[in-house]
Order: sequence, then structure tokens, then C-alpha cells
Amino acid sequence: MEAISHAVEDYLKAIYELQEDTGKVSTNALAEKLGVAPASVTGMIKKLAEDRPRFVDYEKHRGVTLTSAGRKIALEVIRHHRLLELYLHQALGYSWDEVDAEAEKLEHVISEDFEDRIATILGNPERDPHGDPIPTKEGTIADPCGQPLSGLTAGQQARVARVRDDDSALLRYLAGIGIVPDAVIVVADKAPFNGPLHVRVGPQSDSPAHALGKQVTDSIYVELKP
Amino acid sequence: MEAISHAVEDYLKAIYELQEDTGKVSTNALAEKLGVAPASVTGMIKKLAEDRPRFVDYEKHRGVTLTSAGRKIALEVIRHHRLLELYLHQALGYSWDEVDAEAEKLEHVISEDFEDRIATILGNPERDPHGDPIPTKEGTIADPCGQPLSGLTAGQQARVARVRDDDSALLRYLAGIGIVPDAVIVVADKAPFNGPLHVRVGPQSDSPAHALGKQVTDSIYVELKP
DNA sequence: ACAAACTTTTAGTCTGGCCTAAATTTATAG
DNA sequence: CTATAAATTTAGGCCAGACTAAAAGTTTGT
Repeated sequence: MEAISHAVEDYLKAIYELQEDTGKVSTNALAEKLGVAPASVTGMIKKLAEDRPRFVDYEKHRGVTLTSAGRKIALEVIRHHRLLELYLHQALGYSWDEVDAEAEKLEHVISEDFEDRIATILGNPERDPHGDPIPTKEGTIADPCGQPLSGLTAGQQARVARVRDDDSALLRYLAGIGIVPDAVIVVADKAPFNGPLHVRVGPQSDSPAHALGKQVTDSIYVELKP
Repeated sequence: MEAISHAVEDYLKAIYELQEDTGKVSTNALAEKLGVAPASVTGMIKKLAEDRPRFVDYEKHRGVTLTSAGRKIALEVIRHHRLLELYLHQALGYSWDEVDAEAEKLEHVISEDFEDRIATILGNPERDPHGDPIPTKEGTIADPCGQPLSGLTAGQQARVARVRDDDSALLRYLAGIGIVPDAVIVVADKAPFNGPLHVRVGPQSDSPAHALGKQVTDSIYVELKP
């Protein structure tokens, strides 16, 4: 136990997440995600790559990747975050657009004991309220399944697998129209040139169709139904 | 909302508590309570007394007292702490000797919303698991009732009002012999010269008597029964 | 292939909160 | 009342983690 600072935890988590969703981890992207200046990121990355234990591999101008030690920490933090999101939702009645901010703060301070207790109370769940997989205590994580809704074409039917958790207003809107994990949707129509995609929610095909822009349809991951 | 650091919250809470239990707030006592060097306390106190808003009044070598702004913050932190202790105990099954350490970390990061939700779930309680009063959201606090058990004499009967929460091992021992808030105890015998005080727990006067040293009997606060 | 544009790194600074060592003030005992 | 002890404050530093400005490296368009 080497007393890892909150800042380091945040960097490792952010690196993991950028790796997951965009494949590459650039200094700028990291800076934006963390809300700090790019130069600050360079400084921190250097420390993470030099200090022992090393949490990242790094070569100048070449980007950064997590070592297995770094990934371990990142997954622990993400486990905390997602268990907390689910606990806040189930036990304390938070709505799914409120859980992220609170979990963000709590994730760095809860003990293993706390983690274990809420995991048990929740029945060792595998997904958080947004459909993201919860890493295990052993450091493994299930596949963040689903493909972006933006990839579907008219007529296709799908189940919502997960929704990005970082935009509270968007989450509120989506919940309002019934787009939550496990909801079934049908693509009614897709306009060309990144125009809006129209979806109907639920099995009844007489429900109103909702027009969703690119940014929105990229935030929703679905699994096609046969 | 001026973004108060965790360190400042800890200082204000510690000043409040020292004021409560010992009446005086010395640099050294504060340093020991916070686990920092006395010189560090002097430095922080100066900032707390100079920066706006001022949280303490301070004159060199004369000790420190909270301003009303400082007391307000201290009571908010203590409210968080005590609500958390109770929540951890009731909702997550922590034993009363475990709650303090976890609450210590959580108290600085939970939102008002979190505070309100657990307060509601707990039924707006007035005391934490150790019998300490929980400050209200408005910044008032009930009397921390009870007198030290060490002040009683043989034959007196009393109800345990509260027990100091800072010594986990002691709490475990006391719970083991039945000394918890609201337990009834009878002083069987008191040895002179700060020798042990013997108490029986519970209404049956045929139960075994326990010998308690000064430090222990100073940590237990009781209300005399008629 | 080369300049413009963008990204990343270097260099130097700042702040918060801690430290030790030394000086000073207050308290206490004879 | 004074000498020593104890408590407190000053002085000077350190480290983490941020910042800005400027330099250097990389990418891209023509």
C-alpha cells in the first residue's frame, strides 16, 4: 500500500477510459478530460513513468499506455465508481444522471471494507446503472458490449446496452424518452450526411419517433436484435 | 461556497472538539490531535485568522477560538461525520468501533444532497451510535449530555449517555461487556487514589463487576438515575 | 519538400500544507 | 525572583500539483 494520491488515481482512470473509448491517449485529450493544462499532464505523466512502481509506459511525443500496475489501480477506481453509482441509485434513490458526480468524489476515499459491503448488498452486480461493466475485485472486467447506435440503419431493432454517463442533461433527456439500458428501440429512419436518426422506443411501432443527432447516437451503445 | 479544503475542515473540527471537551485549544493539543507538528498548526491558524472569511480569532500565545463562520463549518463537518457513523452502522452493518475511521474520510466529500438523503433515511436522528448529538442543518447542536463515569461513587446507578468514539479497541471492549449508550450500570465499588472503579452492567446485581481504570471511566459519560 | 498549424514538452513560477531547527515567549519550581 | 522547562512562533525548506510562456517536435496541405 503506497498511498496513491487522488490526482494519480484520476490520471490512471482517465488514461484507461481514453484508451477504451478512443484507442489513443494524447496529452491534449487527457488534459481536457481532467480539466488541467496540457503541460500539467506532461509533468504528471513523467512522474508516473519514472517513479517506482511505474504506472505508465511513456516515450516523448508518442503517447502513454498503462502498465499492468497502472491498469490494476485504474480498474480498482473504476470498480469503486461503478459500484457507488449503482449503490447511490438503488439504496439512496439518486437518479441516474446524478450518480456520476457523487461517485466521482467518493471513489477515492472509500475503504476496501466499504467496497465489499456495498458489493454484497447489491448482490455482486456486473453492470452499473448506465450499463457499464463493473470490474471484479481481482482486476478483470467484462466486455463493454454494444456498438454505437449511430451505426444502425433504418428498420433495425436493438436493445440499449449502455449509455455514456458523463453528460447529466443528456441522461435526463434520454431517460425521459425511455432510452435506458435494456430498452428496445427501432430505427425508424436515418437521414443522410449525419442528419438526425429517428428511433421509436418500445415494442409498439405506433409510438412517436424521436430525432437524435450524431453526438447523441454516438453516446448510446446497442446490441442488435435478430 | 468558497471551496474549503479538507485540511481546513479538519482544523476547524478539531478546534471545535477540543473546545468542547477540554475548554482550551492549545497549539500542541491541536497538533497532536491532527497528527502534525506544532509549527504547522501555528502556520495554519495564522491563515485561518487572516484570510477572509475569518474562521478563527487568534492572538499569539493566547490560543484560538472559532468565529461564528468557523463554528458553522465545524458543525457541518461534525453533522456529516455523525450522520455517516450512524448510516454506516445501521445501513451497512459496521460495528461501532469501525465507523469512526470511515466517516473521517467520507465527511469531507459528501454533497448536501447525500447528507439530506441519509438523514431522511435515518429519520433525522439526534444522536450518533456513540451517543453524541448530531448538529442540525441549521447549525444548532443539542447538549452533549452526561457526566464522566469517573465522577460517580459506590452505589450510584446511571444510564450510559455516550462514549468517546476515538479509541476503536476500547469501544470493542466496552461493547463486549455491555457498555453502550442507554445501558444501565451500577457502581459496585470505587477504589481510592484513582484506583479502578467497579461497575455492574444491567439490572441484575448478581452479574460480574468489571474493573475500569481512570482513562476508561473518563471516556464514558453517564446520566444519574434517581 | 516545406511552411503553417497543431501538439507536446521545457522552463520557470506559484500555492497549499507540511517539515525541522532555532528563537522566543510563557509557565513553574525553588 | 530567577532559572529551567514547556509551549509557541519564526525562519527557511520541501514536495505535489497546478499554471503560463515559449521552444521544439509532428502533421498536413500544396
